[in-house]
Amino acid sequence: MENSIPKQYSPAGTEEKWYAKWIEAGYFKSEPDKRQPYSMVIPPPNVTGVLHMGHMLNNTIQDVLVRRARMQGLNTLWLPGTDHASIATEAKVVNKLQSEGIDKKTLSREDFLRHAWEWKEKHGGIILEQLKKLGASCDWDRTRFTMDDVLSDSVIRVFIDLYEKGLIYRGVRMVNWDPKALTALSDEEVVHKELQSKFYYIRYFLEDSDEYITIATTRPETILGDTAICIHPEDERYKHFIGKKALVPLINRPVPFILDEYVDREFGTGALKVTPAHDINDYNLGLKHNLPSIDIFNDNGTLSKAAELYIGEDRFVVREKISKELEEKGHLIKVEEITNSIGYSERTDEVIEPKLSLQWFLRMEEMAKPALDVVMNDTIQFHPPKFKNIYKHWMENVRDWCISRQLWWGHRIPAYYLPNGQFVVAENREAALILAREKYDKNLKDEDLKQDEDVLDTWFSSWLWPISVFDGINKPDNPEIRYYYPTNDLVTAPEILFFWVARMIMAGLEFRNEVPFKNVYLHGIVRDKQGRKMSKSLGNSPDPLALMDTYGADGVRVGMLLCSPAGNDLLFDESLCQQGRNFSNKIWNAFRLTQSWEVSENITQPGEAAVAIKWFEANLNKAIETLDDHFTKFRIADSLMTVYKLIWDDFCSWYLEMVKPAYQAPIDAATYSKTIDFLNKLMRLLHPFMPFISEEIYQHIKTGSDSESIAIAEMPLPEAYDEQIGKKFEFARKAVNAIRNLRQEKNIPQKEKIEVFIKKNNNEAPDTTFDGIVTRLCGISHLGYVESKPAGAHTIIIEATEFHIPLEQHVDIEAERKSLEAELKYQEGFLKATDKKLSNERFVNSAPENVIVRERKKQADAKARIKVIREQLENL
RNA sequence: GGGCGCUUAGCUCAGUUGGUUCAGAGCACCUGCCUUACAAGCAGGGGGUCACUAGUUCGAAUCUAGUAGCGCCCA
Repeated sequence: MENSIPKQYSPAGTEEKWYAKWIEAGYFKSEPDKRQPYSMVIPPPNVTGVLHMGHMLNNTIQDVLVRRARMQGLNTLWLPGTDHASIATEAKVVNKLQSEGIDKKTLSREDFLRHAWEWKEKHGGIILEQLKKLGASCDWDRTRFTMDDVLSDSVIRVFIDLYEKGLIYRGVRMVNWDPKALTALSDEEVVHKELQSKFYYIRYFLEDSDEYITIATTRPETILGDTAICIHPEDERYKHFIGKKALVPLINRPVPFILDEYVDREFGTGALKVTPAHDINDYNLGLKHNLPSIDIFNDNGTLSKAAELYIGEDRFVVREKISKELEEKGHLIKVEEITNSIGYSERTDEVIEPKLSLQWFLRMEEMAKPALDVVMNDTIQFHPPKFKNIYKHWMENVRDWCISRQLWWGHRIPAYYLPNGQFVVAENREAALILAREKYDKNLKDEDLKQDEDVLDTWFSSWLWPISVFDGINKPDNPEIRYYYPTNDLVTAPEILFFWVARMIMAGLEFRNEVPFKNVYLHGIVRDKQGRKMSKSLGNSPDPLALMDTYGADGVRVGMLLCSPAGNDLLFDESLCQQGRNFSNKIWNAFRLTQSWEVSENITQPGEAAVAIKWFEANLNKAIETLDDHFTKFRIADSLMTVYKLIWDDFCSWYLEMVKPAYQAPIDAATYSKTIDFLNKLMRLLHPFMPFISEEIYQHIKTGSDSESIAIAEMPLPEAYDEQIGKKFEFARKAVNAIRNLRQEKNIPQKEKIEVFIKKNNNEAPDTTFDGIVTRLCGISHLGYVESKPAGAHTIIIEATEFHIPLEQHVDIEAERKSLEAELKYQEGFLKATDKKLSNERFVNSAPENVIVRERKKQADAKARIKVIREQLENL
């Protein structure tokens, strides 16, 4: 081999080189123009985040979609960015300060935010740099951050708008309180875990009596906040307590008995202690029965003055202490083991404390309805559609969204309080003052106003993402939002279907009167081989950057895509990346082969090459059709597999073997140019999946009429093709396989040529289209047609055609007979089944015509074949 | 406890409207090959009662009901 192309493909240098070129040439940039747009916004990763396998999957899929759209000639924009992630970022900054000996509490809000911004500028957005390694074709000039001015203004404007529409309100509600982060969390930020807990049976004496009632609880410390005992109205056991009062142990607070069907008589003792301040169900009971609510916890999870005992001690310490004290004082009857579900903070892993607090809420009901409709009527399509059900269930049971967070990092709530507690909502201090003067008191001064200390939930900015990145809130008529909105596709995980997707739909309808995207592709969670979620603590997540170093970005992309059927979790296995790398190498070597050929203008094209070209052309076009179909259905893994097989099996294993010239012989120019043309098309089909290697090869083989880069080359469209040739090839392929099989069975070396005599039966005329190719691929010295079997030949039967191959080895008549008899038996069974079907009147009457025709054909084929086998047996 | 979904080859999964010799793909596995593009490879091969039971139908992996196991969401 004279060429210097290395035997193994090395992605490292190639990938960096092409990515830099693409950026330099600006292929990923987009500006509105006359073309049809294709736009997509990235699900903004957390600004503090680093690339993990979930991002790899998510962004690979997006890049596939976007690159394909770009090659289809659409004006493509994939807009990248990050979100500010209030809780996570604030926690990181607090920890960092702590490690420097700085306590957040000693800092002013302004000082803290300065640190936070500093941190963000220094460490934020690493993940975007990492995405470049993956090949992500984002328009980086348009990178957005949820706390950019434009996006922040949008958030404030939207808050004011919704407040003025009466959709945002401030209220006391039971929220999920994170005592470590000292903030409220939304329901979605709470993770429930099934745990073994203790179930304490506690004796409550009745007021002025020796009688008592036993109540079971998992949280004995909360008895200090009890304000009632609830029993079932029909529970005979406790009827005589009605109207009396029980005494809360240790503090002897008298509490009434209330009657409610809410109580499960079978559970525990059938009597329930009611702590309205610390349990959502108790809270509802409290509202219904007008009970006082005693909040016994401080914000940090220690007991408050209201608890009367153990003031200032942590809730879990108190649990131990109080159970001991209850036991000592004769109140504890027994302790059982129980499995119950406990809520933990997603961010801090702290046990959530249900807590009454004053928060801001967004009313959901009105917005949920239209957002549900557009999904149910397929204005927005979910892929796979099974998520419609889940979405519906959620949207029909939606609860108001708690949008305030007791943090500093984020968008500060634009509410300004007057000294008397009244407040106004306005975009800034000046506007607030004007408003407050108008509304309440002409004499108010600036220093009388105090802005709300809290910030908004991060999702309250990301729900605007597809709009605010185009400044569509502040300037609803600007050309960008008009051009790019609604976006086309959204690629995300079902985990955030409600957090984010549903709310973006609501925001889109509310603020633009139009859905934010047309398709939502939901991919699974990346798990390890054993099905466990990948996590830092398990250490079961491979480092994506190391993976790309080992297998190439192309290899890893293939690895991710191969195991990613839509909507299912994927069990990631590094061997899939290896498969991807091997595929790169296969492609590389096919390319290498073509480059090793000497091209001659002076030889004519062999007949086999012409047939091979015609066949591959048909196959290629058929595959393009299949590919297009997979894409319209968002079957990304299937579409990749289609290209994979087209290249590896059809192009490499068959086509190249068909046209390959003999060793050191030149190839004719016509075949060569057609082969390069095929390779060019294959690379273009491959490019969305494997952008780097396809570009590398494309650059070597492109001709004058091709684009300067494959990234902007045209995606091949299906062309008309010969449908018959595929069928003819199928027969030839069977023959080649059978002959190769025979060679292997009989141990005939490759170099030894064989003769093949074909006998057609059933009045079929020979079709010689592929004879030359079969001759070539099977090492045949002579291939001819005969009327009768030559003596001492081995026989292969394909459909109703006999292939006779004379060999020096003796034909093992017994073995031959056995295999023929087995085949005969199978065919007869098969024939019997078709006979039975066709003689069944009900089948003939009710089955569609094409099925019956097919059945008749099967019957005829089986008959012909049986005849041939019988003759063979007689000859033996 | 309520709702949704899943169960097809050793593994991960396709299988669209019930109908091709319908039981498939990739990987893994087995056999033989360092054949001049590629051992990160080539040529072959084995492997499944489509979870189970009953039903609908001329015909069921596919539709219906029940059972078992698993998963997810909600409470």
